[in-house]
Order: sequence, then C-alpha cells, then structure tokens
Amino acid sequence: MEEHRKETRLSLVKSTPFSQLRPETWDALEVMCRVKSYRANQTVVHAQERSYFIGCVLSGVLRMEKTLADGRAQIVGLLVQGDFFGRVFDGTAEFSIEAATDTEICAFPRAEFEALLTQSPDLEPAVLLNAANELDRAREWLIILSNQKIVGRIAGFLLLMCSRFRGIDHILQPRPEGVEVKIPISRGDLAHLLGTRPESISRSLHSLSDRGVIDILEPDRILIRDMKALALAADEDEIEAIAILQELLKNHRTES
Amino acid sequence: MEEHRKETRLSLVKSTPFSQLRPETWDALEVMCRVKSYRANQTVVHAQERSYFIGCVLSGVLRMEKTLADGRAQIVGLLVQGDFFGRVFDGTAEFSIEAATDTEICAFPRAEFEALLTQSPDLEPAVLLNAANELDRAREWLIILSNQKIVGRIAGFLLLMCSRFRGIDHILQPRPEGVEVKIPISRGDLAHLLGTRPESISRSLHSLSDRGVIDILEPDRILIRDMKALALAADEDEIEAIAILQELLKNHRTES
DNA sequence: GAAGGTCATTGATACATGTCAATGCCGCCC
DNA sequence: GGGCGGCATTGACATGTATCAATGACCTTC
Repeated sequence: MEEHRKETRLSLVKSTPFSQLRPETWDALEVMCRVKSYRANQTVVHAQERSYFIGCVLSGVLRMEKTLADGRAQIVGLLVQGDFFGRVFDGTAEFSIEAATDTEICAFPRAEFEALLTQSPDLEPAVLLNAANELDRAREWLIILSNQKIVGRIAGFLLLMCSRFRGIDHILQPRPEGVEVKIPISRGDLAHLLGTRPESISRSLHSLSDRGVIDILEPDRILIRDMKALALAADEDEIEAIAILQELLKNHRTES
Repeated sequence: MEEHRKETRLSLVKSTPFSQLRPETWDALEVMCRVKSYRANQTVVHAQERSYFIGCVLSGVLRMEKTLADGRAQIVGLLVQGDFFGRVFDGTAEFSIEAATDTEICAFPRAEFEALLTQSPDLEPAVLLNAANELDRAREWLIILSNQKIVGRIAGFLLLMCSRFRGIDHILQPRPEGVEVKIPISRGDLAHLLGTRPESISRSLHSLSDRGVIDILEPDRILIRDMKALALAADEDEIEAIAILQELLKNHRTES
C-alpha cells in the first residue's frame, strides 16, 4: 500500500452530495486527504476495529462484507468511485471493507474530518445526505434480494448496476446494441451477494442470454440488449430502466 | 389521526444516540414536537412526496415499504419505539411508511429541526450516529435475506427481533421457558419481508416447532425455547441438525 | 345466529434451486 | 513445456420451495 499526497483527484467525486460543497470546504478536504492504493483482495477496514479515517473511493471497486461465525464472508454492498465510507463520530466499523479490484481511496483522518464538520456548516448536510443515500441504496439491495427467483435477482442486480454506476466508465459502457456492464466481482462473490450459488448464477445468466435479453461477452462482461425485458424479469419499474437506457444511448451518440 | 402537544413522552427514547443529548437540546426537541396517532394500516409518509417532518416512534410498529410498479408493496424494514425516520435536509422520501399496528409518533417540523441541528452542536453527532446505526441495521437485514433456506431466514429474523427490540415489552417478553416474541406483522407481510410466501413461512415455523426450538403459542406469538439451536439454524443447517440431535439425546438421558 | 370475509394452515404437485461430479479453460509456477 | 490450481460451465440428481386447492378458525356484518 502506497501513500502520497501530491495529487488527490478529489474532483472525481461529482455525483455525490459533496459536489455541492463551497470551494473553501473543498480545499480543506483536499489538504487533509491522503491517497492510498490497495491491490485486489487487500483489506481496507477490519470489522470491529476502530478505524482512524473516513474514506472516499477514487477508483476501483470495494466489497463491504460481514464475517460470519464460521469464517465465511457475506457481502452486503459494493463501493465505487465517489462513495464515502466510515462512521463519523464512532470509529467502530460493523463490516469489513476489502478491495475487489485494484483500488485507490482518499483517506481523511477522522479527528480532522470531524473538526472540519463542526466548523464548516455546509459539510454537515452533505454528510447527512450521503448517509441517507447510502441507506436508500442498502434498501434497494433488500428489494433485489427479496425476489424469489434467481433470474429476478440477477436482473435487478444488473439494473442496479446501470442506475448506480452510471458515469463510471470502468463499469458501464454504452454500445450501439445496448449497454455493456463489467461485473467487478467473481461469480462466487456475486452468488454470495445474491444469496445463491455460482452454478445458479451461471444458469440464470445463460437463461437470459438464450432469451436474447443479454449477451455474455465474457464471464464478467455482460451486454444488456433489452432493458425492458430485463426490468420485467426483475419485476421492477420498467419506465425507469428505459429512461436509463435512453440516456446512455444519448450519451453514446453525442460522443461519436 | 389526532394531534396534541400536552405530553410528548420523548423520555421513552432511551436506547438511541439521542439519549445522550444535553438537557437544553432535549427541551428544545420537546417544545417543537407534536404527538400524532395513527391506526393500523394508515399511511404516515408517502413515497416520493416531500415530507414536512422528522418523526420518532413513541409506540407501536411501522412498516417501511416500497410500492412496486405493479402495485404490490415490498417491505424493507420495521420501525419501533425510539426509531427516527425522515430525511434531514432533503424531504423526498424514497419509501413510504405505514402503521403496522396502532401507532403514536412524535413529529418534528423539518425546518425547526434543521434549525436546531445547526444551533445545537450535540444534536448533529446524534443524528449522524443514528443514520449510521440505521445503515447497519439495513445491512443486517441483507444478511438474513441472503440465507438460502427459508428456515434460516426465519431464524435470523427471530434473532434480529430479540437483539433489536430488546426492552420493548409490547414485542419481547421473557418467560421461564425462554423468550416470547410478538410478531407485529401478518404472515403475508412477513413472507414479503423474507422474500417468500406465507405457506413457506408457516411450514418453516412449524418445522422449528416440531424440532422443539420454538413453540407457536398463537400464529403471531412465538416462544423461543432454544436460542442456541435457533442461532445455528440461522447460520448453517448441517451443523444445526447435529446440534439439535445431540441436545435431544441429552434431554433423553436426563429424562430416563 | 347466519353469512361472508380474511387469515393461517395443510396437502398435492410442479418447478426452481442446491448439491455433487465432471469437463474445459486459463493463468501460474516449477 | 508440463503440471497444477482456480474458475466458469454443464449435467444428473435430490431437495426445497412456489403454486394451486381445500379446510378450519376467527372476525365482522347484517
């Protein structure tokens, strides 16, 4: 793990409540920030340990997971570019955080961050909003997991990737035929995440592929061809999904 | 729905981060608080609507749910005595909140609450801690839902009720033989919550009952006789069978 | 008191999924 | 180059669960 502070690249964080901060608050964050790099499968935060920093993901994907009594790990969420993690005013983490891919994060020392929080009146609403958004995202996961059929969960997962990871080009790529999704975790981890087994993941994906809803370019690269059918498979709001597809295709047209 | 302000009974809220507040902050909350009563199945907060208050549950149980495109509702969590709800600094709720039982809540007008938040330096950490706790609880749900077998999910649900609703005598009652849990939602709702069907809930509960882990006093009153076996059922099933068998043998020896 | 509704339960059956085993692919190491 | 181990996939089979249907208990309503 390397540590340096020549370039924070906090400006990457666009789509969060933090992008609304005043320039001076922003500068204060830049000053206290330290960039850290982790390789895939390194642990960033240990559960039940007091963590001394608040983190923000600059690049890569992180897994949040709980270590069960028997040693297995249960994934409860993913962190990507712009996501904050760490408990303000209470360092004890309930879940451990591991790098799913090679990762760069920005670490704010807890004490300094909390001090800035009490000084800068605009930082506090941003932190609160961020917490509320995280909460809603966790509940989105709940809805996906409560789907009775595996195909539905996978469809919901792919749709969630589309809505949540919009603008992160490492993961989402618009194509003429649809949207390409890069799945940042292994089949086994994805199975854990969706409460099933790798074999079922494989079968469900190929079932969707046979129906023409998606293409499996590589095991971890999925091309969504029919967003509407995917939404129907997930039992979700089809209109929302179509809007996402249209937006992505629009961006693709303007680029080309 | 009645509204009055003669008695706030905010003092009921003991076990939350808010119990640490200074007396003057507490008093300010008491002053701005309005008690509201709802009957079972009334809607407290509509999803996608701007809510004008932050709420705190005084008595009863509330359901948080998302209304899906086809009109069905998916429950994503329960709120009980002492739980806060409502998005500070952003009134638009993602989920609707309905009374599961007859309910009393304490409503803080949003503008006043946010004003107090910026004035009282001790309220802000409490709100942040509360948000972090809510987040962890949502992720606990995730772990329960990721259990592949229904029996495991029910066991996890019962254990979560025990840990989360401790001290709420409407729900949890200690007994000589174990702990009695009052399930505050219907079988159908519980099935939704755990991602399954009422029939499976029924079968799994009676399976646990046949094994002596629980007693079904009434459909919504469960007596947990063997907490350890329940914990094993929530984690893994293979170990569980052995443990139950051993215990049965032990009981058999002591009987004979 | 009778009728209608909702809810929990139970049974029978079809289907989905977990499990076990085998294959092939790929990257890594010797 | 050859052997090894991890991963995704596929098939066969056993198990679990959803589904449909029917029953009985309880409550409300008339």
